Amino acid sequence: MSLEGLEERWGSAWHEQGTYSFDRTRTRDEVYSIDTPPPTVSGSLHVGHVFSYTHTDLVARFQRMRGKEVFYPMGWDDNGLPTERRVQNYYGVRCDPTLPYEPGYVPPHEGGEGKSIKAADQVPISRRNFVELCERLTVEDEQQFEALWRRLGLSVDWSHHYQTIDARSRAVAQKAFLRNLARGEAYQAEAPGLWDVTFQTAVAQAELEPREYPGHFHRIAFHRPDGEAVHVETTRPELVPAVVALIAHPDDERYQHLFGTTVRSPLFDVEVPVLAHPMAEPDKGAGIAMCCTFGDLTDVQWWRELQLPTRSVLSRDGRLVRETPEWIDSEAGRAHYAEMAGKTTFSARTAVVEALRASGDLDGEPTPTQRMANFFEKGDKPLEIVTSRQWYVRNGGRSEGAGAGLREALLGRGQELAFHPDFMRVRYENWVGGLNGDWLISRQRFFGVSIPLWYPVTADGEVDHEHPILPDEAVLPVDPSSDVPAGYTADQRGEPGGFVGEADVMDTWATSSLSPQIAGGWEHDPDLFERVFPMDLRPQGQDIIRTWLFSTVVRSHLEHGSLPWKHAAISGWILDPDRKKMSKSKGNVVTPMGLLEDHGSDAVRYWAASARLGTDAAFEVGQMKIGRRLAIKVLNASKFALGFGAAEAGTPEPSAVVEPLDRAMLAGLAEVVEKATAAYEAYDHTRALELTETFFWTFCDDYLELVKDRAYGSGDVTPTEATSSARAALAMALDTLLRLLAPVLPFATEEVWSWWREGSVHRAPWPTSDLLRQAAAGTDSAHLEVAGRALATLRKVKSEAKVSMRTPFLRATLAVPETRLALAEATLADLRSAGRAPTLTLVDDPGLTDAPQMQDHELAAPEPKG
RNA sequence: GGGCGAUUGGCUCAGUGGUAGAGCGCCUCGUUCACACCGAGGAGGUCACUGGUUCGAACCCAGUAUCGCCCA
Repeated sequence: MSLEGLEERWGSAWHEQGTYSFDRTRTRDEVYSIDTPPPTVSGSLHVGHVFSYTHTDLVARFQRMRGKEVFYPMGWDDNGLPTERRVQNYYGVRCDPTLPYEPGYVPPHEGGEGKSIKAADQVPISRRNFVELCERLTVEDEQQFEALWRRLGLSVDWSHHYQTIDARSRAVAQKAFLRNLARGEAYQAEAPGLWDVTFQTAVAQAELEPREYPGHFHRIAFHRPDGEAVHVETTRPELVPAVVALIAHPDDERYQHLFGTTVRSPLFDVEVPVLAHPMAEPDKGAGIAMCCTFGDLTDVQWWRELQLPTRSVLSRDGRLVRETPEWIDSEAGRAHYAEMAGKTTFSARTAVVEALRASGDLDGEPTPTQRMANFFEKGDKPLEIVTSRQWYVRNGGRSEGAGAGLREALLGRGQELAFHPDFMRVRYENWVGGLNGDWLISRQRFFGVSIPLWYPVTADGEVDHEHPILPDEAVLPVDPSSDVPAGYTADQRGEPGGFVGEADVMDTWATSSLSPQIAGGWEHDPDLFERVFPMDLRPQGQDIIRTWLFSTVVRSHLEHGSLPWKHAAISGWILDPDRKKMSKSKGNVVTPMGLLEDHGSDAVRYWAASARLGTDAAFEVGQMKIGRRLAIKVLNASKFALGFGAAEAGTPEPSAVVEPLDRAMLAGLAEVVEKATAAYEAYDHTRALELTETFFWTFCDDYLELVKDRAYGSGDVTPTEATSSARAALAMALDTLLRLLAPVLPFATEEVWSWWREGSVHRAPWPTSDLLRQAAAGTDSAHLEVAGRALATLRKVKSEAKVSMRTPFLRATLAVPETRLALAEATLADLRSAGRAPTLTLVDDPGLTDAPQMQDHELAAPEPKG
């Protein structure tokens, strides 16, 4: 028997027969709904996908067999920066929103990947053309993912799928935003925020990544009115023109006499106060810090808490503003600023350091240091902080207005949610507890969901941001850059008395945080929505608890006043053999389709199923080989068992099982069924698999060997009661084992099921222990274990004698522990035939505690080799 | 700096108070009888460390070390 071709055969059979299609006539209590993670289609496929999506499929298949109607849709996350970058490289274009749309546009390249097309060589195209190319490319990416998922055997209903950029998703995201706005949960603010100068976009707290960044400490002199120097150490001397205060720790002895006085900045000669604040770190640098607009997030905190002035010198392109700021009023100061105006921070730093050196305000030479800087997770330059008008959604990070009590409420939702494993809840709690601002959702990108509003332009041509023009929910989705708000005409765009569209799009999380609403048909298909929402399960990786999980909880809490789901199943990382997280940059990524082809889908699923939720797992080909062996064993053992005529007996009749060994085996299986069911219900698929697998190997190695002669019977005469017993027990056991293994090995179990059963094993009911217990009739499952050990002892004798297992014993006396003798005696006939020991006798030995021992034996002469 | 998780045979991992387990790998042997993508047998561990609780600790408690991650 072979596993070859099972994936193709059953994959298409399930597709044609609609095995996994969702019956939407079922009511909420009959449904198990899953908020499947929409993969980022432009990202690469990797084994981590296969790993975690298998975990979800195990749950889906178990619940389906338990009788639930499983709502298991798939989405694609195509919205956002990764797609934009891929389109730029693939087609050799970049977006310039000022250009007009060009119908029938043909991009300069097709299929180019990465380095071949430099940024400077990318052709600028209109936003609409750019978005069209994004859509074209993601279709291709989706096909690759779908092919992988089908090959892996995910029991997804492919008729329910969505893209986070499709019209329905856009409408949902915009509608949810407008509802947030109406309730005061969304607001715009002119505020300092993190800004990526490379991508020219604002970045939210959740997208930050602190990294080490090399720099230099510069020891710089400020001057007291009497001329005394006060030295600070800074890694960002180019921000000296933006200084608003010097700040030291309130308990710092060295600076007590300075608090409340002022100093003047070097070069620019601006007067600033010396203030005390506990965030100043006495043992860092000189212990007194230069607070600027804004060098880092601490500056922002000082600015807010100490009500400092705003003196911004950085513009959004990462250069110093070209006009000399008005707070620099000395002639020399203005001349110094002119030297750095318009330069990048890097060049401006060089200029300032030169000037400081010349003026004597640089004490010593800059010393190298490593500092922690905030980066956009996808960027490679430290983030700057710039002040701009952006939209926010309340998430408990600030407590005023509609944010009052929100943090506590969201922490409460975390308590309400069943995390698997439970300890993952602390990730959520740490994050919610540590938020220090609301959720910034504005992004200055192109391929995203538009923020759905316009602003009036006053008669004198000023944009009035305070009174946005909102669309009616019925017309969503809208694109404010091309659609015209009600009551206006297209030619009023940008004109006095007219309107302008909001140019920004929403953060991708602002859409994907609504995946339960999008997949469930919120407000679009209310009949479906009430059957699936709130959902049962959110499966996802531990790395996006702070982003995806949290933001989904926020949106559901605000819109529905409930959790979006009852359970969150958190998968761990895949580690390479050196215990490092697998990543593309390390070159240790294996293509998942190749894995499935090399080892078979059941084998790869087995590997994934062997890892518990929340636990990092090693990428281990060995584990896949074990899975493959198990799948093949299922085929072969089934063929063997069915070959005795087990299938011809029709529905197995529990009363036909009369032999102690058969009853004992079924008693053991009943226990496995009960424990495995409980394990699956507790989201512990690993335990369920381990129990089932262990039993299955005992079934093959011991039970099948012990029972095979009896099951064969004596040819064509009517089977004896003992033979019927064996056949009935085999049929019951096989039927049960196939169903227990079906979630992990969907292909091999379905293949065997098709040999002798109607329909799909994946729609068969999950086994219960009732009939098994009835057949076991209270028999002790230890009969099988005792007989197995006795058989092992007979095998050991042959193994040590280096003879074939088929070599008969001329005589044999086996000593078994006294307490086990009765159990063993009951299976003596089976032992005699399996051990080829027709005259085997059993004696008790009070000295033995565990393993039986051969007391006396004689083996037949080995057959001559020929 | 705070927190979470991990530490068990060469490897990957089970095992939440009662005489250390599995699979892989290794060694020995066998096999046209369901399975060579095989079967049988065997060797191999003072459960990271130090204390404590207990009749009894891999397991509970306190602390230490190392690794990974989250937050600051």
